[in-house]
Amino acid sequence: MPRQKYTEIYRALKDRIEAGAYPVGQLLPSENTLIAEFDCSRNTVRRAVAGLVRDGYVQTRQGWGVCNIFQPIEPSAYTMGTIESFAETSRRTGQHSATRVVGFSLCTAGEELARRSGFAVGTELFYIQRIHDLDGVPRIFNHNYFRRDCMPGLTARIAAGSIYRYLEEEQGMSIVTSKRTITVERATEEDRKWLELGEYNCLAVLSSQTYNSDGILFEYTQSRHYPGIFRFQDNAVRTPEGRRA
Amino acid sequence: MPRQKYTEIYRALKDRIEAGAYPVGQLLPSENTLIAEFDCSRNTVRRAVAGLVRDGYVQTRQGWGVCNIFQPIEPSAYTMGTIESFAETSRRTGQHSATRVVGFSLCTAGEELARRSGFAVGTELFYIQRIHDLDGVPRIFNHNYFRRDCMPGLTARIAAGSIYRYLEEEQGMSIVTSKRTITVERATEEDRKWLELGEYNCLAVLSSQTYNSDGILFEYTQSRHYPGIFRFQDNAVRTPEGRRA
DNA sequence: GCCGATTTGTCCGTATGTATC
DNA sequence: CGATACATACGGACAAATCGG
Repeated sequence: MPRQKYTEIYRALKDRIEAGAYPVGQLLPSENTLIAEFDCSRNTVRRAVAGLVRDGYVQTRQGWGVCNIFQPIEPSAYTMGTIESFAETSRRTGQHSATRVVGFSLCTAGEELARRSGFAVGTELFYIQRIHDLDGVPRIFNHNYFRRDCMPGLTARIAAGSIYRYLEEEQGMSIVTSKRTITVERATEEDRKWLELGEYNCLAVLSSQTYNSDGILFEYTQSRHYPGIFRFQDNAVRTPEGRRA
Repeated sequence: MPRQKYTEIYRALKDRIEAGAYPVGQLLPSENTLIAEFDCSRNTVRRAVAGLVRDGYVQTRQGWGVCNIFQPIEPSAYTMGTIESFAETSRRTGQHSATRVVGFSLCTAGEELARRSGFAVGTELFYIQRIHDLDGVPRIFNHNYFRRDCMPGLTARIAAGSIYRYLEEEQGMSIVTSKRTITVERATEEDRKWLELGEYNCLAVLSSQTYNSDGILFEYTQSRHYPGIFRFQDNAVRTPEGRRA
């Protein structure tokens, strides 16, 4: 429950935008107006607005103002674009979800896994395979690799629930950064064994490397999704640095 | 050629990180050290570092420092994650690229297109279909819809080149925000007609809505990619606001 | 075309809070 | 406990872009 001022202003403005308080294409109140309303400094208002720009709610232009570009989007089966666990996502979308552990073992990173995952060769890892069911149908085939020395007391029982909740609440580990790559791959025999792919012969594959707050890579995951439910949303902004926000 | 101080510091630090000046997992110089080195204020250093966090180069932790988490990635056939034109991308990856216009017409947004694209029903649009070849092989099937009133004098000849270059250099229009969605779809008859899909029966589909600096939606694009060359990279960070950076 | 008011962009300096070691 | 580190917030100054008269 953050109580920073800039977060409060961010949420207040976001709520207003989503509620339709500002017509699309119209300007929001100027910085000076917001400063007066929220009784804060200019930097604080600017920080809140920067968050709205990053998330695709508004656009700013020097000498002009802050413009609303929010358009409600159709609800999607499986939206991403944030670090969100499977359970959190399914709860948000209102679908019934379940997780089954179908593989739980220890392994050591070899050449090929090291290149893909970023772990050093020889790193001891938990290798967990899980199936996620959405409304009773197997939809995601998950391959998790966790550094063994970061996961004291991990068991298959824990893996059947939310590993992230276990890490954050019980281990006090905070997850910070997650580098992700999306590709599309041909379905393997193993994919067909666990997932109901229907006529599709490929899957949406989301690979991610996750770093904990000590800055060490502690997880590599490959999530293989049934294409029909996969949807990834993103927002790109031009910045002086030349990368997106 | 931006000459802002924070951009210079951002680039200097990024270059050092990519050159391996700081071992992975190690701390960068503290803010105070950087303030002394670059002879600037604290805010300016922090702004530069915030950019590095956003782009997945470093992580920060209160009371500890700024930690390098950069690991060089294998070069990919087609990397994304930034607003980059097809021509820019292929130049960066060193592949020979070509663009062919296979459809150029005017149309009016109907119900279905309006829902997908975000244009109001009845908006007059240019509808352009283009094929992108990579090293001589047709790989991307592009459907562009542009608001007619934003594109004075657009012709098929211009469309054969870079439409973005035309807009930015000749029309003085600056593109700011682009909302994107990635899905995987079954290949249609039309896809098979234009692309060499081989054994794949689906495509990676990147749909995007682009806003100009006036805050009006002026483009909707659907890019249908041969799966083998599609790759989308992303970086997610936990922020107090609860969304990614 | 110029001028001035408004608005956002950049940069500086300072103070205080909080986490880490 | 103190020193160091990053996080938040305040305030002010000037530049650059926009728009109306």
